[in-house]
Amino acid sequence: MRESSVVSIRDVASRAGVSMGTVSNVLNQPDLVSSATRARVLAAIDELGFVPNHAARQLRRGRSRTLGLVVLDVANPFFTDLAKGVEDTIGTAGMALIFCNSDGDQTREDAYLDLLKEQRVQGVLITPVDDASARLLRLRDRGIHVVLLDRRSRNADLCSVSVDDRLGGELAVRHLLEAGHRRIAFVGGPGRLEQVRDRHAGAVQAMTEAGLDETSLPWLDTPALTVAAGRDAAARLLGAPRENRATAVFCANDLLALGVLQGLTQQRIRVPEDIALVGYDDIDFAAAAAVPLTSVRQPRQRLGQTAAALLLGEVNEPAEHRHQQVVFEPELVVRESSRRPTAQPAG
Amino acid sequence: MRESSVVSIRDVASRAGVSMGTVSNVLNQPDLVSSATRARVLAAIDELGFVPNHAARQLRRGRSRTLGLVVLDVANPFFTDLAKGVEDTIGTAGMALIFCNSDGDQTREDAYLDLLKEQRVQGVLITPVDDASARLLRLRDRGIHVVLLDRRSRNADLCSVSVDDRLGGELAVRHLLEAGHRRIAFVGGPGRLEQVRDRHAGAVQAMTEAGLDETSLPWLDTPALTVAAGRDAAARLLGAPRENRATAVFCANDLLALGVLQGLTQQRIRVPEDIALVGYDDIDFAAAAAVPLTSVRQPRQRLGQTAAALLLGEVNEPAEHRHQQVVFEPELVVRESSRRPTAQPAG
DNA sequence: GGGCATCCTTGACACGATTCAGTTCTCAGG
DNA sequence: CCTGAGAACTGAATCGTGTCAAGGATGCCC
Repeated sequence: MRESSVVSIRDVASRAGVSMGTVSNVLNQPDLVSSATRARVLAAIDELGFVPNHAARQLRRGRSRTLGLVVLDVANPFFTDLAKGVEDTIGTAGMALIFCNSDGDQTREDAYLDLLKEQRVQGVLITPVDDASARLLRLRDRGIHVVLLDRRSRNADLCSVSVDDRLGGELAVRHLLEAGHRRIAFVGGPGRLEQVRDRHAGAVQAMTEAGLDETSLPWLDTPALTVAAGRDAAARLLGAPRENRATAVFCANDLLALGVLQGLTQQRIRVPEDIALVGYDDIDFAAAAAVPLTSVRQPRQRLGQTAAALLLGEVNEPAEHRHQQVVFEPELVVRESSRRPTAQPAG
Repeated sequence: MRESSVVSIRDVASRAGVSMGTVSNVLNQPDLVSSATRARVLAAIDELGFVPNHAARQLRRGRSRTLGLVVLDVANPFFTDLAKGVEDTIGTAGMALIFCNSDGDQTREDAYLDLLKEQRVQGVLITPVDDASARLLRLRDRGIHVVLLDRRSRNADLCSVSVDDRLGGELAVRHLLEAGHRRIAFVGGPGRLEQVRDRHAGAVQAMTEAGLDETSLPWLDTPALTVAAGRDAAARLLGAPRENRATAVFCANDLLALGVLQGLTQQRIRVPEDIALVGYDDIDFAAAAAVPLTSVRQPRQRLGQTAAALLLGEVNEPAEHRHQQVVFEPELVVRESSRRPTAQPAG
């Protein structure tokens, strides 16, 4: 009984002895159809193995029941946790999700945005590679709603859900300062990522408050926020003459911090005795690291859920929707990697 | 100049002073159009900000340029690495990918497969929750090509790309046996996952070869392959009377192993001195763990690339395609977590 | 039995792109 | 000047579904 791949609403209609319109009603407005007819149609659908053609449906309706999610890095647990939050909220609302990974690459981001445009998705959740607000507003002009994810919108016209990255940077560095460190390396990049710039700005702020200037906070730039980039940064860190060397490192995310930790350990530098280490995101692996990692925690799943809820609201009732910029507060989680600091003369 | 959201091929045609057919040709068979006309049409497309409607195109063509990928757990780095391999291969072939996360849940898997059917994707890469071959063959009857991922097909009719999980289990346990362990706990589940059963079977095999029976390999069942489930398993492990306690633990994946490691450490059990630990997958975080984890390495990215290449072949030239079951070999990576074993009397 | 309201069902058109048979144009060759 | 071939373009039919005005059936009431 293997049905051919071309079972359309027409076949169902003729099998059930009704018109195509009635079949369509059974699918979309069952209340309009008598229960007897409905049962007959459903039986026919079952027997023929009919599956509605999404393309035709979408073409007719003019819109799809699909949303897009574009993240910076699928391999970063921060984003997969965030994606889970999104998926849960979207799924229960009966919408489908197209999950895209820009990998921090502008070209790929553009390609995926084009794909989403062609698919006529109703909305997009995105952590853009750089300040893409112009491009995103253009998406909106096409009727595609946009919510920024893990990125604060400067534009009051755009919903966004983010965590206060400046504050996060402040918390991290203030903690290291209190532990007596006076020379702290910032490891992060690329600089085009707003998260990186904001966390750095917060770090600078904390230094300034402590009466130190930026020369006490050297920035080790990385090409990506990955474990490999962290290992590399550790090597560069150790390349500096010992007397200039920072006694603590603040990393723009946990993957970098884990990489730095590996690099340091390999060179027999002890953490935290020789160099203290603070990461960012508090991914699950941070607590399980060789030296449990002090990190700045963000409400990952909640971030995703909130953003998805905002997007659903905007999609479903655009008229009543008021754009808002939700900002969560980060929280410092202190663990082994920054305890028992090296005592050092100030200045 | 904000274009309304309804720019169709018709608008482009009238702006460029040609027929709709010509615009279509510019998009799909540029060679059929004179270069002057082509330039005019492209200019019109640009000015109007026209983006082809994927739904209409697909409806007419009968097929989409889209593939689906269904994995067991996005939060597991093994699967995101695998996804990266898939994405690279698919992307360079100019196809789009819909990335789905079944989360080990049959219902969600079904929902996503329905979604992919409605989208009329050309093919699906899937790590099924259980033995879904019947359902998958039905997909194929609809003209949707299927390749199994990280799962060997028993059905010669289905392509699959996998790693020899039995062998992996053997390697892991044989290593522990050589180190002198005689009572080894297997932590893994749910049992419906073939990966879990195969790794267990390999473990049993190694025990048998060593003249031990299955009572020396107690199975601690877990509801999922996650860090949290691992922590929980550690608690149960320690609940057993000390004289019955296993001296080594083999986990069905690294997330579990990291969880077990956390649980043991919290109870002041030393790894590997008190209990040795071996994981599976060799995710990046395994090497960076509190105690660097011995693990069974799988060629993750290559797995994804190979599977994607097979699927592309099947999609593009179904006639010439011969189904094949590719099986990679796993490799044991020994690290701290299983070194310097507890010396124990055999038996 | 006629009038009327209610409830179901029908059938034709529309969505936007592709396809292909057919038309127009150009130009070389006789 | 005519013919034929080939290139370039046109226009209408088509894919599978949703929508909606209109039609049919049924039951109720006077």
